[in-house]
Order: sequence, then C-alpha cells, then structure tokens
Amino acid sequence: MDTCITLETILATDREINLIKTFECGQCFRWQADEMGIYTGVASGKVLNIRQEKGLILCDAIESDLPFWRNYFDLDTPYDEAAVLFSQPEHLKICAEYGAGIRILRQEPWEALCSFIISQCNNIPRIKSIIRSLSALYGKPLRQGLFSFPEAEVIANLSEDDLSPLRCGYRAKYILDAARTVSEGRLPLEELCDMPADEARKKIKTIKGVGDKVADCFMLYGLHRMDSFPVDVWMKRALKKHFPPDFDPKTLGNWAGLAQQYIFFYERSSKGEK
DNA sequence: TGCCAGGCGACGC
DNA sequence: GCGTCGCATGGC
Repeated sequence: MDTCITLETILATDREINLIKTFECGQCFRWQADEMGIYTGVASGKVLNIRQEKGLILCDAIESDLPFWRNYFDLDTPYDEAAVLFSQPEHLKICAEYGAGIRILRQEPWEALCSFIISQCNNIPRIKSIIRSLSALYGKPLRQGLFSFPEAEVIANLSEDDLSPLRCGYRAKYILDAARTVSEGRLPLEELCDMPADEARKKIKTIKGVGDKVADCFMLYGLHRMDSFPVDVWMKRALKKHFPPDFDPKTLGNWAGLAQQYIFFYERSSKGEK
C-alpha cells in the first residue's frame, strides 16, 4: 500500500492531546497504528493519517478540514478545569494523572451507537474486526483501502442474512433495529442532547439490545454528553476495589464522562498488577 | 481448552 | 424490584 506518508500539517501540540492514550483508551474502534507509530482512521467519511512527533501532532489533513479535526479531537474544551474536581478520591486522582492527555472524541452519533451495540459481551479486537467488516461490506470506499462507516439508512434496508458475514451473532438483530430507529427519525439527536439524562436514556433504550450501559456509551461518545458515566464490568471492578462505597459520579457533573474514561483506561492498563 | 469479553432480554420469584 | 440464564462468536 502507501509506502511513504508525509505528515506536514500541525493539528495541535502534545500538551493539548496525547494521541496514543486517546486512541487506545477504549472509546473508539477504527484507529490503527502502523509500525512507525502513524495512526490511520476514518471519521465522517474522511481518512486521516496522524502521529505524535517532537512535541507536535502532525497529520495529512487538508487546510479546510482542520476545523473538522480539531472539533473531532475536542481540542477546544478546557480539560484542565477538571483537575480540581478530580483531586479526590485518591484513586480518581491517580487515574486522572495516568490518563492525562486523553480527549473524548466527538464521534458520529450513529457510528458510536452501532459500535457500542456491537461491543456488548465482546472483546476489543473482535469489536474492531466486526466494525471493519461492516464498513468494508456496506460503507463507501475511501483512500488507502479504507471504507466509511455505513449509513443507518443503508443498514436499515438489510436483513439478518446480509449481516451474517460479520459473524456478530445475536447482535445482528440489534444492529438492524438501531438502524431502522435512526433512519426513520425516531431518535431525535438534538433533543437527546438537551433533555435530562434519565429521560434521554429511557428514549435510547427503546432500541432492542440497548440497555443502560450502551445508552450511556452512546450519550458520552456519540452525543458528547460529558455527564454520562457508563459502567461496565471493568468499571464495576474498579469502583468496588478502589472507591469509597458512597462515591457518586453525579457529583462530577459534566466531567463525569472524562472521569469514567480515566478510570476505565487505568483499570484496563494495570490489570493483573494488583 | 476453557474462560471471558466495555450486556441485554426474558423469565421466575 | 432483583437474581439467573441463554444468547453467538472468537481472542487469549
């Protein structure tokens, strides 16, 4: 494939974002590093090659796409304002220091919803593989042999048989129900951003195969509702092991989602150490 | 070779 | 409301 990719555009500095942590912290499934440390991924039908080098984040975006990518990487949100809030409990402080540099990506709502439906009771390599297959089968071809994430409208017109090459098991019918819900406009995205979290979660959970956890992931990663605090098996373990019983993420307000990401990343990175 | 994976829905109580 | 079980599949 491409033997030489030149990355000349400065997107940010490495004080604004740590690229590796951001891609590897478990929030996204479509970014892949090569042996040179160049990450390649797709968002909103655009391919980007990007790397961290000598204090800078260099990429091959065209000038007119820079605002899009700065928004995607959420570079204009002042994450350092959360530091005071994260100074306790002690374990949250540890996780926040460990995860410093992570940005919560502004992923496309439909892609995030579908991805986290696929994620249920699944491991990350396999989640990535299923999403890759789904895109290759029903997305649009882009450069470097990559594909866009298929539109909800495209998936909505498929059958379970059409999804059988994905080998995604019982999740296939959930994907179809989600696609039909979205494509028929039964999930008003703007309203979901503004309404109280409990109300939004209830609406999202009308999709088959979407419970509290997937709904919270959709709100955090797809709608950028930073008040969401998804709790999965890793988070349950972390909360039980390291946090006082009365710890309530709601007290973190609009930084709860970032705290969750720090805790999740630390828990997965340090597994087996204690 | 089993155990487990960023869960969920149905069912029984 | 809460505990349990089956669900498809493959990574490790």
